[in-house]
Amino acid sequence: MKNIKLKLARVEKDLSQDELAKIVGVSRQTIGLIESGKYNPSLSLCIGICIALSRTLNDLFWDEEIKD
Amino acid sequence: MKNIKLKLARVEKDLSQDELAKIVGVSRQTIGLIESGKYNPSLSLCIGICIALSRTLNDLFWDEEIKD
DNA sequence: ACATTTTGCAACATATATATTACATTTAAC
DNA sequence: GTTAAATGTAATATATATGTTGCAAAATGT
Repeated sequence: MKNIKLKLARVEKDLSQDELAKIVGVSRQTIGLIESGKYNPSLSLCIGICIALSRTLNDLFWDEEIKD
Repeated sequence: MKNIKLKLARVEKDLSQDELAKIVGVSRQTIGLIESGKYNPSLSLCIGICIALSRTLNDLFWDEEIKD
């Protein structure tokens, strides 16, 4: 499933996928694939993205619907 | 760094590493290595662990100290 | 309309999470 | 103190996240 919360947080900060990727230290494709839900990123990468976007893990990667 | 919050949540539920691993669908070693901080787990595995232990990502994997 | 930036997508290479098996060590029960 | 369960650790194998390059498509600005 696409991660729309991540994309929203990114554009709210006025960052392109490439800019966010450089801040976090990964490739542009990796950011794109995470946003489109085709990658299962590592925890450390998720945390890096959260810090770059001033959000928490729950903000960007926790879906209340799924929590049983 | 060791993930002490994960270990605490697990023992609070009275689960061994092996039992949690079976619930989540990974090997016992994987749980042990995550607890001892030697693995960088995938997001989906983190979410599976959270659901199994009735916690959120922030509860188990977000360190307030690190958030800049 | 054109130019530029942004994003999507594909093929291949590499790094690393995870599985499996086995054994050692610690912990808990008796 | 012995036994069994729980955990640590190591070697090798596999799956997959991620990098790199390149090109196409879409979006944005002028």
